[in-house]
Amino acid sequence: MTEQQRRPTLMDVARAAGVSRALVSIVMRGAAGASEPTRQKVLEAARELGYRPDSRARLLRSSRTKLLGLSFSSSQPFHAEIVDAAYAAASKKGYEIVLSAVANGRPETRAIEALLDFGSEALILISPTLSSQEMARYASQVPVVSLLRNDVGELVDSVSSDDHAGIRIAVDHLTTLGHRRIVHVDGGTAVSAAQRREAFRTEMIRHGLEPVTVPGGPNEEDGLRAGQSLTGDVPSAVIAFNDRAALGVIESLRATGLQVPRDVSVLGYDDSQFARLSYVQLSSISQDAPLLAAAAVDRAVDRIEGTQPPAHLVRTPHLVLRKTTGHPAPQMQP
Amino acid sequence: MTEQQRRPTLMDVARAAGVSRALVSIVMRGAAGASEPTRQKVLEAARELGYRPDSRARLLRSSRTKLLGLSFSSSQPFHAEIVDAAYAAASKKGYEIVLSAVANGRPETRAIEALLDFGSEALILISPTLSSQEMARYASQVPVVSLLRNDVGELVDSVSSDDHAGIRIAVDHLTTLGHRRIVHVDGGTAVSAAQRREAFRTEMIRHGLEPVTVPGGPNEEDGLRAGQSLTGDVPSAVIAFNDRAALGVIESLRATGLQVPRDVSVLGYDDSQFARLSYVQLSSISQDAPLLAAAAVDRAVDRIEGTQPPAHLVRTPHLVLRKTTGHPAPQMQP
DNA sequence: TGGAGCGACTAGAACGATCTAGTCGCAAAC
DNA sequence: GTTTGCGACTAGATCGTTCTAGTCGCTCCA
Repeated sequence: MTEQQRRPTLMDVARAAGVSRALVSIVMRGAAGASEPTRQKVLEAARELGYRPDSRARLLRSSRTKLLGLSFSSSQPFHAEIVDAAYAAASKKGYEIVLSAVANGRPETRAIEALLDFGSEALILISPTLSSQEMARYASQVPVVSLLRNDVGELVDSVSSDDHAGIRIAVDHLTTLGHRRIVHVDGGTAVSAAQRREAFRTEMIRHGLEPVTVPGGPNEEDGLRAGQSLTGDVPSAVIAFNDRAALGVIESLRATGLQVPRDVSVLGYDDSQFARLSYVQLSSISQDAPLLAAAAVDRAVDRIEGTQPPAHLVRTPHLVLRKTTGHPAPQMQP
Repeated sequence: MTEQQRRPTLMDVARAAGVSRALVSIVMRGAAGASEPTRQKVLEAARELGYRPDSRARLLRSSRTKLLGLSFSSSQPFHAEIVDAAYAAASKKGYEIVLSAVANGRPETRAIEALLDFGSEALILISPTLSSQEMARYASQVPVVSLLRNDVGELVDSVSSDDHAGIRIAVDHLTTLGHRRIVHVDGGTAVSAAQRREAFRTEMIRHGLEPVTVPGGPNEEDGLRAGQSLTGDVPSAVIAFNDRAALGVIESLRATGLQVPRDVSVLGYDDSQFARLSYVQLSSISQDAPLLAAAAVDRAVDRIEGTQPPAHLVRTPHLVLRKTTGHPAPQMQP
């Protein structure tokens, strides 16, 4: 086993190239102050030795780490999409992302402390569940950006999606198709559920329609149960809290012999991978993960590099039309 | 903005407690060599100042980092389950996990180098796509454990699931129920697909049955297509490459008016979150993510702390019985 | 009485980088 | 011919820890 070969340091490269450590440092981080010939010579020596700068030492010395800490929940597919996009956005800005998952038996505070220990210059927290006070405490150390949640107090940035606008788009879409009897299967106690429920009420009333809401939740089981509760008085369209609940609703309709969208239109929320499945083809309200991620990264970097105060950014979602919404079935009027 | 308050260091705590830096260091890492009264005094001072050790400095100085690097793919829900379990397993062993995602436009090598830069003492790679040579190169620097893939050469550890055994369990289960006409919807070019295909052939022949395989793939669309190709000659049971493909197969059967499991039994593979959904209730072969994760972490730690050579660990999967498999429908024999 | 042994504590050198404050030539300016 | 300025390069301090090699005071035992 040749495992114990110490990795080369600046000193080794310097010796090999016949210059000082400081000069190698200058070359390695592309700073000014080295002639082109020596620069090449140093680079060559570094390549030959397989030198890679030790980030710990580098970070220890320079106050800058160019690291953005990102906490996400390992059980949320939608978070994964954001992580994906955040990497791209960060590297475009010259930053690295360091991840920490909120998992079973690993609370959010633990994830955050790990990020701080690595020297993150800012934190991006996806759907944080901390109280505003706790977040403020972290915000006194580094800029904190809350993603997908905006009631986070004055000291924390937030990038979120306009729930009211999303529901408005949903209601407008369905009424334009001719639907009048629209039901909202809500998200129960989930984050954003209250906002969407309230928005639904407002928008339905605006259209002169009766806002009927049935209790639901954030996943398939909840949607299934909610759908079953509708069987006595089936509406012509359903707006679900999210895509997973929508799938449950569709399943329950199917079980009673109803077809989507022929008999009932169903609209999801999130435009997640589930919605895109070819056999589902769920029409959905998209929050656009890549856009949200990029916005959060931009905010974080701006806060790090600038002196601006925290801001609350709200993005407007949009409709992704697939195959679960259509004109209502012709039907007797009471 | 009170943002620029330097975080307290060992020195600050030492001054506050009236002792030397070294002693504070001893207390903070719980080492021997401090009396109980001073230990309390130091701890108190640290708590008061809100001291948190700077991991970069700590890691720089001590050769040990107690860090395990874990690379995963952000688009694979099954990987998320492993990440979850790995955190638990690592902290039980006194190690921390540092994550790096393989994402769109972020190749595996990039993810790995990030892990090394953070000072990972070992790498755990989930379903790595690197060549054996490339992995060997990394293995010369730190122990590398490949998870879910075992053809990785002599220098790399692997922890994988016994595909042959999994398929054997599947075939045995179905034949025991009385099925004779069993079809395998394979995984196409996906990792492990060839092994499972071959195992299916062997096992069916062992039972004196004809091994019929139809081309599939790793997700719903593939299953759907494969299912549609069966309509001329519907088997009594299907073993899908994985759960997502199984979902597609079920969908295609439904579309032709067939019921699961009354008319056709369908068995998935992975026992993923999809399989567990209440409206799916898919019987499946479980690879047991928590167990695999724990095994990988254990291997990594053993390699770091011991002098053992790399090993290839294989775990036997097991059947998780739900509601998509049952006795075959009574049927005319030709 | 004079070590030996031990527990509690400390000074100062690492670790591997960056940063500050230079030195050293050399050409242009006066 | 001295001064000035500038580009190229370097020595040494520094970041916040851990580690090594002590010192100091005390007890125990021959």
